[in-house]
Amino acid sequence: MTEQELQRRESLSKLREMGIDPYPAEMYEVTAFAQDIVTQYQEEILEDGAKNRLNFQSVSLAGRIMANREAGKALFLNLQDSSGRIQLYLRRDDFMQGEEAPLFDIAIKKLLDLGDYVGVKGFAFKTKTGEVSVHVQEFQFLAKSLRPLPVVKKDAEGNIYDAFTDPEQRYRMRYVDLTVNTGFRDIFIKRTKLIKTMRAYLDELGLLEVETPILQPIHGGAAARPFKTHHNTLDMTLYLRIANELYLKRLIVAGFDGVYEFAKMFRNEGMDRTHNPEFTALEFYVAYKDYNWMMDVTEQMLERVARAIHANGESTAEVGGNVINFAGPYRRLTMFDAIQEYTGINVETADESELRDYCKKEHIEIDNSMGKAKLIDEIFGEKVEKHLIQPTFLIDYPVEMSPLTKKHRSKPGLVERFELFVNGKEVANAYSELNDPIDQRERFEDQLRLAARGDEEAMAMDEDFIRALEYGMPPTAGIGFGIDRLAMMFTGQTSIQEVLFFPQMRPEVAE
RNA sequence: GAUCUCGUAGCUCAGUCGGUAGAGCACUUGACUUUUAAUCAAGGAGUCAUGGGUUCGAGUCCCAUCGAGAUCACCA
Repeated sequence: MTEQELQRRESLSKLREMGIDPYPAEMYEVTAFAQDIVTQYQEEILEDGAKNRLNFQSVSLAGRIMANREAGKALFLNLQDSSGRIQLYLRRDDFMQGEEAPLFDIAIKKLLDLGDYVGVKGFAFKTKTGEVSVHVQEFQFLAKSLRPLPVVKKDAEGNIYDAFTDPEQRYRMRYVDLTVNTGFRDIFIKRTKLIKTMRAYLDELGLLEVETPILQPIHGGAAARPFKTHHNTLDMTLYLRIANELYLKRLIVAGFDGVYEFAKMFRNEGMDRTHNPEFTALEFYVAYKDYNWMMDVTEQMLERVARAIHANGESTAEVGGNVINFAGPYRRLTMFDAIQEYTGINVETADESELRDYCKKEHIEIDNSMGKAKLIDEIFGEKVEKHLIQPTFLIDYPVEMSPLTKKHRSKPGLVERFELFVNGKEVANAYSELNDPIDQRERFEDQLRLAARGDEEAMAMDEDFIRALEYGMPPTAGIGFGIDRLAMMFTGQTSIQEVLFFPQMRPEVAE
């Protein structure tokens, strides 16, 4: 233990010796928040020069002590609660009556540490330097802090000193990060607002919020490697879901007109600043609709989210120097037109060898197993994706890449699918859902052939899902959003770790 | 997975050419009854990420390992 930790444990036992409980069980009544007092406190100067205080004359607040300035027999503390900070003013005279005398000199002045949770009662006033403060009349320990917090200081110009900046420590000890770097709380508040706004919108559309299994015997619905686990009683292998799509569609089969789920997904793949092993997706499916309808809905929903998140109701967000406008309508561009626009290649007429030559010329990595569809996907990823800054629907994909998507109503070889790109990154994936059970079985069989050739991410056959489709699924539009990536866009963050409270980390070396 | 950078006091960081470890804040003691990055005086605090190697001598040079960040690859 460090010197400071030992000192704090010493303070703790001294408090107990004085009969003060450092961790009282009783609830503490809070009647005011720091920020409200600071912004709403008012006083008037009377004719005789006296001050007439107009509000907050009897308040009770609670929080953490974040600064301590002793001034002789007075004491100035900064108290931080969920709303912000306020200065506390304590005078020994207020605590000197009779047997309470030691409380001030010993318990408060000596045994109070930065980071302690306390409750105070008193009245608001303005110090002679003009700071709204609380003159404390009653003081109580609520929870002793045994470890020193990083002390971040700010001067009058707003310059920050000794900020707690080490990303490793910030992510490992988010409780410390959010205590001393309170500005980061706003990211998470906005993240929640994003989800609540989407939920409200979907509820208005009349969709039903549902929950589907996280532990799945067959990992379907996406192309990704799963986490594998084992159920002891059933003695069977289960997978943490990589997607919930096939379950949500079973519910459309069941007769719900629309269902949605905010779902944690788990993918056993690399980690970087846009990938965490577990992440959140919103998926929703609506019967009797198609992907054109879904594009309209997406525009409306994202515009509403943008306006809800920004205090001024703006529909724009700034990410990495780009100002992105989420007000619809968004550009709708076919994948083939997009490639034509950014590379000059006519994918429709080009054959596989032409595409191969282009990739070699442009140093795009390919291998011999790739067919035309895969080559198109590679070219798109290398040459087009990064240009799609403003929200853009990329539509009509080759059928080979989309085993769960309905064939295009008029374009042979394509499917009715779109992905939404914002700031050069994919944030949503949607399609007119494949509801022809015979076609679906053939698509799964194609996937099995890919798996046999060594494609680790090919989908497995899901006989029960086929059975569900055989009973009949109405024409349906479905979509999945990457909530973490959306949260990044709406909060201007470039790392997924900044929008997750507890990003995955390698194990810490024991203290 | 590859490459590069980083890891020194609770926090933020210095540490020269290899010569037994420094600052500010925080902490301890004292002074000060309207201070506010409070101030003033004195003091304490370190397995220099871990393990090896070179050397008379390693925070510093070399190797390995662990952790983090960035870039790339992979992955919707």
